[in-house]
Amino acid sequence: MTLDFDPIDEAAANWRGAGWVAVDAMTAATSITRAHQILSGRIDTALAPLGLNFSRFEVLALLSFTKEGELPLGKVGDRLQVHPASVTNTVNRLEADGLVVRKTHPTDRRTTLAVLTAAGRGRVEQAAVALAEIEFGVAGLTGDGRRAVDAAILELRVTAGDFVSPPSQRR
Amino acid sequence: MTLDFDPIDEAAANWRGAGWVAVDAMTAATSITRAHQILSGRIDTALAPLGLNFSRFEVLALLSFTKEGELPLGKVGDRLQVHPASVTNTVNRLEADGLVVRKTHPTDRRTTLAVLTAAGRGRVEQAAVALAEIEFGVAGLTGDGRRAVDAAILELRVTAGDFVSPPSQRR
DNA sequence: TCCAAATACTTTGACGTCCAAGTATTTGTT
DNA sequence: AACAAATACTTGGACGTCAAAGTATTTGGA
Repeated sequence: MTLDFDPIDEAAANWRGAGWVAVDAMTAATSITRAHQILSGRIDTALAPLGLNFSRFEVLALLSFTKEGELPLGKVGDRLQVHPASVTNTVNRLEADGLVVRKTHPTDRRTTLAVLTAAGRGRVEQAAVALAEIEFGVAGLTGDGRRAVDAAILELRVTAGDFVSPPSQRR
Repeated sequence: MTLDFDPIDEAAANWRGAGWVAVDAMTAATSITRAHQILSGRIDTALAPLGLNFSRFEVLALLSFTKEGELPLGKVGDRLQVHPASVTNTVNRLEADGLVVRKTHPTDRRTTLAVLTAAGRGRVEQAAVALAEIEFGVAGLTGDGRRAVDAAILELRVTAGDFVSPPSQRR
């Protein structure tokens, strides 16, 4: 399973050999893809004992930061930047597990609120601890590396139109 | 859809406010997750007119770099670091589209070779051009940013056991 | 030689994501 | 007041991924 060479390096050499262009872009894209694969695996493994995955955890965490522990499903999707159908699916699962409850918005009946239950609040605390223990899967990245990744990807997110105004300074 | 604040910055502030630790790890993990989402979307959009997605493209590209245009499915999985079942699935699709053909290994009948067809070779060239045009989705990342991402993620991949010996120097 | 273990791939099933279409409700105009 | 358009969420379908179990074949001893 473990190779004795860097597969991305190898790929870059092959691409150059074939005369293909944009090799540096290719390696960056491949690196990010592989990084996501690694993180996703580590994080899901850490959360599995709690019956969560990263998506479900993100929803719980987001709710836990609100005053009332509740948020319209649409807002959840906006903040987490996932498709409405995914929010529906994730909340279905959380609701089935008793970590969240759906409630109709008091003044806009189109809107559904996801409300954190007591069980959900407890679970998200446990999960936060579990994730901190594995450093969110980025063990292996130094502080410099993490900052470099954040800064570089910030450029990418801005060009993708994630948000408009310049972000506040990160220390 | 576009927010007027950086959702990752916002999340970091919330996490600190809740007294949760490993906030820098969380932001790095979230950045990588979001970056993957952006790249994946851009790349799949660029490849869709060619009937490909990134996985299928990667298989074709890998085959095109070999002398004979063929490789055992297991090797494909090792190089691209994907699950055997995913290789089966991807090759099924490529075969259905006539871009690849399965052939039994001449000396080991357990092994199946994926063989690039002439159509497959043509298609992968088109795809390489299409991807170069959109810079593999990393438009927005400067050269420095790309190098920073590569270098940082290299650390991560090493700790994940992707490969053992130190990689050759990237210039 | 024989046979258990390893290897290579496929199949099945559980999830997850997105898109497109459908339903319900509210908004904005005329 | 009436109604088209916008908004909010859900549903159904197409794909993709991984894990675990199943089938076929080869390997490596005893």
